[in-house]
Parts: sequence; structure tokens; C-alpha cells
Amino acid sequence: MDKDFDKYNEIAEILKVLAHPVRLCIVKGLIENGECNVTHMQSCLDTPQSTTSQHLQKLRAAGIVEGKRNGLEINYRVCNDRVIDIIKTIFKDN
Amino acid sequence: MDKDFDKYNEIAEILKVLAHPVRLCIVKGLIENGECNVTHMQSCLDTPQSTTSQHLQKLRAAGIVEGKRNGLEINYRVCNDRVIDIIKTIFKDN
DNA sequence: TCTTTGTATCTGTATATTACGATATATCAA
DNA sequence: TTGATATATCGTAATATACAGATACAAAGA
Repeated sequence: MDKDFDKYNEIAEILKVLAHPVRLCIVKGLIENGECNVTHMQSCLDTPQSTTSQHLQKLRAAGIVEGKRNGLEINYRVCNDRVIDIIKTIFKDN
Repeated sequence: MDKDFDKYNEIAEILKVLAHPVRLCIVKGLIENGECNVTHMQSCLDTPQSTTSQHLQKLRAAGIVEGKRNGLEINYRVCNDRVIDIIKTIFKDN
């Protein structure tokens, strides 16, 4: 530990954000299907709008996804290569 | 989602357990250095005995590590290949 | 048997996370 | 403007997690 403490902390923060079924689903979906707007996610996930939005907010805050506005919609995509790697490893065997 | 819900849940459970700096440190240490007993972990981690033990209990309950008693000591090791894979991916670039 | 050592569990407290309705903001179109 | 749609944020109750001291248990040796 000790000197590597910051590194463990940083990684734990990312894992904490990924460690939720809805957020996992969002991230995996975005990696596989590219961009997606919030409304479409909602309907896939079957969660209320505010709930979906708050999960996206966590993912954004952690630097995992980013959104680009296009008119009324905002399209999200995964913008973190380390996370892409992790998710691919996790879901490798199915 | 929907049909894969169980899978997302199962993976989220594992990530949740890994998403803590002390547990990350334990798991990474065990992967790199093989077996280790609790007292040694404690001194490395500089956490109270009960705290260390409780982290190990979570890791055990999640099927990530297992311990084998040897006299007074209990030696832990990582017993989950998926987790080994994930940890290696996460810490790949350092 | 007693004592010591190593580990696990119990318990209370503090803190964090989750979920979701209500409300706010932004954009577009009529 | 006003209204409709897409998204974000706020408030808050319910639940989960982390931590550490106190205690229990298990093994070994005197």
C-alpha cells in the first residue's frame, strides 16, 4: 500500500461507478452500439427518466462517458479507454 | 437489459466488492505474491485486525478469495479466474 | 488445564448510495 | 411569445457500506 494508495483509490472510484447493473448495462450498450440518447436508454432500461439521468451523471463525473447535444437530444458515448478494456474483459466469456 | 439482468447483477456484485482500495490492494497483492496470512496483510495495510478481517469476509463471500488454515494462521489466495483477469487488465499500464 | 496467538464475528455509529417524484433548464417549432 | 419535448437537478426517504472496539472462537504450547 502506502505509496500506491492514490492509485488504488483512483481505480476503486472507477470500479465503484461501474459496479451497478444499470450503469454496467449503459456502458456495455454504448461500447457495443456506439452513441445513444437518454430517451432510448430509458426505454431499454425501463427506469424513470430522473434515475437514468442520475446514472449518466455519475458516469460523466467519473470521466467514463461524455455527451454531445444534438438539438433536443444528448448523445452519450464512452470516452475512457481503460473502461472499455475493463468491460470487454469482464464480459469476455459470454 | 431484461433477460441479461441477472448477468449484470452478478457482475455488479463482483465489481462492488473489488471497488474498495483496501480490497483492491489485498487482491492485487495475493495475485502477485501468492498466498498470505491475515496478520501480514494487516501490517502491510495498516488497518485494524477486525477491519482487515471484514474485508476478507466480503472477498470470501463473493467467491474471490479462499483461505486455508495452517495451524494458527489462515492463508488466503485468489480463487477466481475472472477476477484475476479483471485485476490484471485494470493494472496493466503501470 | 491455562495462556498466547491468529482470526472471526458482533455491535453501534457514521457516512454513502439508491431511487424517484417534483421541479428546473434547454431547444425547437408554431 | 407559448407549448412541447429532452434532459438535468433537487429533496428526501430507504437502504447499504465502512469502520473499529469489544468479544468470541480455534489452535498450539507450557
